[in-house]
Amino acid sequence: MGTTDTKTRILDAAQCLIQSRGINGMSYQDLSESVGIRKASIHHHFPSKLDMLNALLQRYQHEFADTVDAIVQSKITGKSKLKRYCALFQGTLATGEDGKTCLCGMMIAEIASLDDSGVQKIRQFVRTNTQQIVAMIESGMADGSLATQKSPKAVAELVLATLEGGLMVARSSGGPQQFDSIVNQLISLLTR
Amino acid sequence: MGTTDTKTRILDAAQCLIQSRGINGMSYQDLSESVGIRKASIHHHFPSKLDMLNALLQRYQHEFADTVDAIVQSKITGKSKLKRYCALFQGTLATGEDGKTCLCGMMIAEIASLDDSGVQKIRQFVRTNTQQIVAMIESGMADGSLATQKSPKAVAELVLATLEGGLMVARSSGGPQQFDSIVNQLISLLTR
DNA sequence: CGAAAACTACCAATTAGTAGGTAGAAATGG
DNA sequence: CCATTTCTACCTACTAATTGGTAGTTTTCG
Repeated sequence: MGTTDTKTRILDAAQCLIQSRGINGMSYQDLSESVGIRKASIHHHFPSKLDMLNALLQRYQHEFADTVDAIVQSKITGKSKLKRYCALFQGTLATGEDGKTCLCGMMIAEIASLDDSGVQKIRQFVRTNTQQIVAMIESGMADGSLATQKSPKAVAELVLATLEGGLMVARSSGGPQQFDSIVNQLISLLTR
Repeated sequence: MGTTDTKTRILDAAQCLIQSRGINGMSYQDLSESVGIRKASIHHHFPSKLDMLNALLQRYQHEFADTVDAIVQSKITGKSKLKRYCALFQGTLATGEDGKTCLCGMMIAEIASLDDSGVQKIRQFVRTNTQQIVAMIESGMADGSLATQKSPKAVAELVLATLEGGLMVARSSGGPQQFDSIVNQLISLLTR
């Protein structure tokens, strides 16, 4: 039927709640109410909260990496790739009533609440994204759409930091509009 | 002399705990153990947790603004001011065993756990910092140490976002070294 | 049937917060 | 000057609610 897999619905609800309230701001009780099944049933699918967080991180990480890979592989200028990449983050902020953050950005803030396996997944996310941004920058350097930089890796780290931080700052004050302004400024600095 | 005010010691402990674990990762019990007085005594100084968070935000905001003002007023190039400003954030990350974040950055992540008064203080922090960065940039444009930009405000927002995000990203993976690299790249982009 | 998925009904631990008491310093007032 | 009161800072001991998690039972469905 129209019913999505319960496990998926739980992860969806968890992701939404965490993106706006944080790991420790979301409880199994919240999930229960949000999904519409009892708390114990959530435990049936994800025995412990750490299990759930890890499953969530895994899903997010893979989905995100695939989406970005499609951008990296596409036949457009490096600058356009970078713009589309930034648009992914813009989408996150725009979605939902209150401003939401990158799941991984939020989890980094509360990284002390994760287990080793979770921390590793966060590191993997950062590593993968950095490499993918490097690929976009190199592509842009090759086609002339981005200004040549000595260290693409340092630029990539800067881009990721700016996007993660931009989500945070924008959600506290200026909203999507401010985030757009930050992104435009970033792209502009990398263009000349 | 040797004894610091208890209220101050509580705020110090709270700030340290929040910077590494987050608002919801710190309890009055944690504070009790950290400060060395009973939990009820913490309530004597700060009746509710929200009271404490607001007091903490107020203190942090004023201290930080004063420190930055001293930098803005100093007789050095705009670029040097910006470097010193970034160094404030670098100091935060280096302090403490585990990587700590900007108090406000952490609180933005968990902004849903604050009351209206707290949210306003966060907004004030962002606004003040942005204005102060604008002042540094304009100073740098005037003395030629920074490249002229159309919109100093947009650049300032980018700088703040990069620093806040840089703290997050660096604490998950590369540590102070990675943060330094990001800062250098940022300054470099604003120089040419 | 039989397994997966849901349920009811718990539990122990922790949470923020309260009630009420004590020791000592500071203010008050005859 | 001394006795009383008041205030501050802390304490022990509690509460009500919520937390993550478990045990065992029923429902659903291929």
